[in-house]
Amino acid sequence: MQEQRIGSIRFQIDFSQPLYEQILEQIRSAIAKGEIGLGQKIPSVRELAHELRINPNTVMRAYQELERDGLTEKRRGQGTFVTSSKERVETFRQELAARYIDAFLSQMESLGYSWSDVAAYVKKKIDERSGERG
Amino acid sequence: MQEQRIGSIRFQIDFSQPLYEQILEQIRSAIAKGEIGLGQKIPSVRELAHELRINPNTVMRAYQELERDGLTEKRRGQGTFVTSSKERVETFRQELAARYIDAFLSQMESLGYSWSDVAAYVKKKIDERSGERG
DNA sequence: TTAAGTGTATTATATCACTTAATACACTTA
DNA sequence: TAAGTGTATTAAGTGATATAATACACTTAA
Repeated sequence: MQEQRIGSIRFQIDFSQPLYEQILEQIRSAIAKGEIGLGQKIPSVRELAHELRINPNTVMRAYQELERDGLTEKRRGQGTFVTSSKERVETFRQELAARYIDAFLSQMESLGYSWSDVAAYVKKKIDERSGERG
Repeated sequence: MQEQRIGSIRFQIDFSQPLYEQILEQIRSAIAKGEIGLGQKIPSVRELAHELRINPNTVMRAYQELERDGLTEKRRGQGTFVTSSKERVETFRQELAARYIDAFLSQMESLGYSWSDVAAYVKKKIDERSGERG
């Protein structure tokens, strides 16, 4: 499927992963990047389900996970909003980043790469990407 | 489940991932690290299934993937052996490492980390791990 | 008061990936 | 010939994912 904007959030849905995980990750990303401001409203369960043409229960599952992570708060009858706590977002961002790095280093370790090799390789790849976009 | 050795390969199986993927990754790791030498025999489908107490079909699936990656070769009636091509193993190792790094950088990008932040963060984490084991 | 829009819960159904099970066949080696 | 290889087939069960159809409690604005 192609990219789609609902509110200020970009969605790119395919079949490589569970739908609820993709929704979760993409909203989470928008919050972490500040593309949705603190305290701002995100689409309602029904609206997002309608726009993405998927079942409301599937959206619900993603929204429950966001709330469990402390990234959103619900207000009955009003909707779902990004947390107002800048600290909470920043903490979550760092925790997730730490998990990503640990998993990555474990993968490289499983291939027998030394730490100096990993450091050099990452630096090289980052330089390649820097050429593309700042 | 706890660690288990079959032949020269360490297996650590749990329920967090499909069984065939875990077998695939762990044999692949042993090959990449050189813990199983080039041309060396790996356990037969039936033997490994028996030792791990899982179905032979599940082991088969992992073995077919190893062969598709060019890491192993089968000899009818004899068994399955690690490829004799050092170059093939090294190429695969680099390709997989590249995939790991690209996926990792995409994850960090989705959290809004700048490349300089990523480089610094990885270096810090590597230093922490270096303290543990060279 | 009413209607529309919120999040939430429930029950049922369908599909698919994964795994097991039981066999059978072709080949190699001792 | 017997035992050990990889391989293929058919059948069945389980769990995660997703859909469908409702219903309820709450909030807001008309």
